[in-house]
Amino acid sequence: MTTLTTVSEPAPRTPKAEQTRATIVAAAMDLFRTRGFEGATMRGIADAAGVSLGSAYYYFSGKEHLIQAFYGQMQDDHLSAAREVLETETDFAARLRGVLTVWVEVAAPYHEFAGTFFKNAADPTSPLSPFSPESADARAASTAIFRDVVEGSDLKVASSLRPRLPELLWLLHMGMVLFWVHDRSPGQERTLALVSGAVPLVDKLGRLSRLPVVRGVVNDVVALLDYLDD
Amino acid sequence: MTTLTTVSEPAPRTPKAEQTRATIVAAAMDLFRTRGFEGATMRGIADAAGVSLGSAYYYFSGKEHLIQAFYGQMQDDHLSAAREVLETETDFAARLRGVLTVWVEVAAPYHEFAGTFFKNAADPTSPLSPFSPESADARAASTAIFRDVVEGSDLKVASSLRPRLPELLWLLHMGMVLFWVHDRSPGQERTLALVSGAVPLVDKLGRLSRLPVVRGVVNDVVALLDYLDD
DNA sequence: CGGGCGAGTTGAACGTGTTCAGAAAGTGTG
DNA sequence: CACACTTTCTGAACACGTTCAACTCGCCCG
Repeated sequence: MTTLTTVSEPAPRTPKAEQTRATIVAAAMDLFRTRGFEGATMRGIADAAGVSLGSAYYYFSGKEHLIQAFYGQMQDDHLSAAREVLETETDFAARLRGVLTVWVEVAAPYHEFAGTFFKNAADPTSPLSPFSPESADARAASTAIFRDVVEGSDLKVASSLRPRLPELLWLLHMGMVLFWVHDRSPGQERTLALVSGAVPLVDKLGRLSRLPVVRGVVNDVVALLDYLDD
Repeated sequence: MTTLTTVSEPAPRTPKAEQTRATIVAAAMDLFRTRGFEGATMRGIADAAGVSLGSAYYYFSGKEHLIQAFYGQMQDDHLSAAREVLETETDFAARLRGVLTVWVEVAAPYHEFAGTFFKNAADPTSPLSPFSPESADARAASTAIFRDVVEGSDLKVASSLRPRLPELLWLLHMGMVLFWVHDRSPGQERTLALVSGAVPLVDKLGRLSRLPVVRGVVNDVVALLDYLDD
């Protein structure tokens, strides 16, 4: 499977160049992990990768672009881990819980410095924002996972809601990420508790959505989503 | 009424010092508005304020801390505008809608460059994050508004939910802000549409929360919130 | 052969946020 | 007034992200 790069760098021509890129990324990830995003300097990264400062900028147009390699890596890891879950589980709640839990596990090694990355989430001018056009591919790949979560399950929800569910679950995921970023508990257990608590709620809400009394509100929600999509 | 500073700078001793602080803030706001956060340099701000670079750092420990003045200003404006609404309206939906709409109006002049500010929202290491301990005061002041929205209204919700409602509405507010930051429509009309659409939904959901079928889920939500609060 | 071309590489240089040792101005105290 | 002490102020200096003109190297074409 090809890498889910969010914003594509100029495609490397030679294997040699590809190799150099990988070396720089590895050095960057290493320094990010040990020194944090701010603490890792471009000069340090270039040194660690055995290239000059200018070369680092030849391959990556800036420090932020090095993050995208990180994003892509994490997304790939999550996708393959999620697949394993989705191959074995059929119950909706178990599928959703599995996919979310697995994200927390995949992201765990980066928890300490992830905050400095996800800062960009709220910056509409940054191409790194998960809502930006440049992140459309990554977003699509992510919602595809949740589409799979829904479609491969036995979940019964109001018919109007069903097509919107993947997006909504992606949004839930984003909320979880925000919580996770601020979660200082050991092993991010509070985030795991949030998942354990929230998933059954979503499950119940899904079932409730078919009740006549509730269906009205649900349809309103869907209508609002439709409107906001243009 | 005293200013709702989020993180307090060392309290100024003399009126002269207070004056200098105000001059710097004014210069900063001006340059932020015209050149954006990144485009405005500390040297430029110091020059515009007629002080040296070092002096700017004497009064404000860094560029980010200048943002807090901005936050405080906006919060004050919102609070007084919200009060006007809350004095005239008694219907819950109208009160909520008014408070949220008024925020959009108050924030409108800063919309263009607000994104660079709200970046900090997702950064757990920044004291500027609305979830940080340093922002506790500002957060409390903000939730107080929503407490007022609830308490001054005729809203009937499940009893377990009621004490949690202000926090939840504050969270809704944060969500609206995130949407607003990414909203490029003229006059932020999409955000206003979101408010117009979401408020009746919240209203309906509140009423539904008293139904026996729904109350179970609502209690689960509240229990989860209780747990996450420690 | 050579000469041109483009990919890859380099470090000096620029503008930035921030720090800091010390100067200047103010404020009491004898 | 003289002296100490604190508050206020200053710009040079530092490390950083980023840019760029110049360089090297391998390769193809005439």
